[in-house]
Amino acid sequence: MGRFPRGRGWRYAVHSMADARNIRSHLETLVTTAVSRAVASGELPDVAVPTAAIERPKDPANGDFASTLPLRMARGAMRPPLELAKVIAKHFPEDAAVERPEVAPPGFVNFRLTSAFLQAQVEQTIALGENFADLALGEGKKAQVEFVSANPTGPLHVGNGRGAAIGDALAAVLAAAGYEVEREYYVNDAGTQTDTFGDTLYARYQQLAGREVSIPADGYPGEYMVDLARTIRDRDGDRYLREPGEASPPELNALGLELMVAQIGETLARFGVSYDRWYSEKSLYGAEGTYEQAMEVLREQGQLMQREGALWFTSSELGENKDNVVVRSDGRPTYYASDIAYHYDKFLRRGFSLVADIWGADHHGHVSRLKTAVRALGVDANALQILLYQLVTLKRGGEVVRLSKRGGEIITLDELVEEVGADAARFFFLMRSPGAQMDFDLDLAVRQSNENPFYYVQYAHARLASILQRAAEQGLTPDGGKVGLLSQPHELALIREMMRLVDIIETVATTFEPQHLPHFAMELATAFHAFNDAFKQAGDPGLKVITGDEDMSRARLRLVLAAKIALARVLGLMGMSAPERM
RNA sequence: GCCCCCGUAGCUCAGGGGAUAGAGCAGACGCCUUCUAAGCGUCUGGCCGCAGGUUCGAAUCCUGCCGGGGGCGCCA
Repeated sequence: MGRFPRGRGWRYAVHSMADARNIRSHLETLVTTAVSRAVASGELPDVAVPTAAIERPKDPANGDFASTLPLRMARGAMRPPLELAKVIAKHFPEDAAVERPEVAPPGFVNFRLTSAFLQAQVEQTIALGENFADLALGEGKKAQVEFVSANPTGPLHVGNGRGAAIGDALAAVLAAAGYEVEREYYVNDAGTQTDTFGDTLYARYQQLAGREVSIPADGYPGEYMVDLARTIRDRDGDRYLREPGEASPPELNALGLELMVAQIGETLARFGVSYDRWYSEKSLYGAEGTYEQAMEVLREQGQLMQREGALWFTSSELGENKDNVVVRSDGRPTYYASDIAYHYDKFLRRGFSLVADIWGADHHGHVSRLKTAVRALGVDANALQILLYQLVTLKRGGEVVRLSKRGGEIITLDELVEEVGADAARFFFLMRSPGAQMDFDLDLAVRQSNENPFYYVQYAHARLASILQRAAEQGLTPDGGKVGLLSQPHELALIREMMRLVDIIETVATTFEPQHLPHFAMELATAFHAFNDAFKQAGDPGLKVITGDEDMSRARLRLVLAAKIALARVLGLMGMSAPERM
């Protein structure tokens, strides 16, 4: 640890030992070293020591990082925590990245990063470019994020947008964390709701042909079904018409689903989401025999049982509160059976080591069942992460609008994107933790669009771009800027903020809490705006980014470039654009 | 009846064992001869739903209660 004498080769020391990606573990090592040195010197009793417990103080006055180790080990060591903190600080090794620690009551050891370390992060950021803040957490393992997967029985509504924003951001973060990620949409093109959809479509189709029929009682009353029927009739005429009273033709059903899935795909594309694969539920029952193989595994486990004319998965033997039907008495498999087969395919066929299913909270009752089934297939329970998001309560003019495909009124995702824009909608969805119910007042969102926080973040990016643009017009570029010149408090504060993205990515990738992204984005934007306006406040033209001092200008342009990279990265992870000008 | 989520500033929400509880919007007052004022600064605003408990330390963990939402189908 103190192997590198001060004043010699700090660059080598910093680069070889610590950067933004491993500074925490670096600090842990230093604290552990300090403790063992103190024990060796007899100043600390040789007792069991908890982990170094490196935290980030809320108040920057308490440093960049802090250890609460003294508070945690006080009881075991039978010494006051403040005293332990002083001893640990005393034996803390010299290090290029960290200043001498400070001790604060009741027993914190506070660490401040050196200017040299912070300055080096600017170079690091520029060197990494669009890979800035990438982690190796996933070790290149295959991960899948399956999200939205709404029944193709109608257009996507606002609630689906929440799932889309969350799933897409999570996929991006997992990719940044080192997983090989695939985005997937599970198309429910089999099952009873699909049949009802077909019956509704055929009823509308017949109505257009002048027949007096009504849609099924449990059918889909939305106007879009009339539009869909009309589209098909305009294209193919009456060719799907059968004798009055006959059942709806399967070809019409299939065509309707195909068109609906295509429409959903276009909606999501407008929202900025694209999938690697659209997976057909029906294909589970095709030539590949996925369904049969999955059931065979359960049968081998002795977990299938014929009873009351149906086939049951004996999940109660595996800790569930009841058994569940996989094949109905009429011979048709349930949705549950499909999902078991689907996850058999995800894990055992395609070999994903991490699968994240993003579901609306109305699927809550299905979570435990599916996890149990997946475990019965021989898959590690932790490999399947099911993230539930609470449904969106939509308001228009303060009045609650119910979101239901079967009810009359729905607000579509297309309408939302048209009214408030994809970037704003995504930011809004991501800001809330998935588990929290959220109100979305459309009128308010539109009216306040110029004051929405996402503009604040994008505006920061545009200002950064603008500074680089202005400098370039004067022949000034970041090239050759010496980051060692960056020493103003607001310059270093900006670097400190940029560094946090590594923490954010790790947190989101391990806790599946995407709301940290927009919150961090706002804080980074704040750090930049404060940096930028500090020059104005000071009233000193020498403090601007672009000044008469060319060396200083180039150094600050390097910081501006790095900050732009960091901001663009977090905007990208959220699936938002990073405009060069606004 | 049982299970899950939520209750934090006027509003919408972060924080989910550590230091004086935060942001945006709303409200008050300042700041453009200046690389974008879609910005910055200062101020106002809180029994962190209630009551117990665990802990050196609880908005955070546990128990109970109150309030809001969701789930518990041979629907998906």
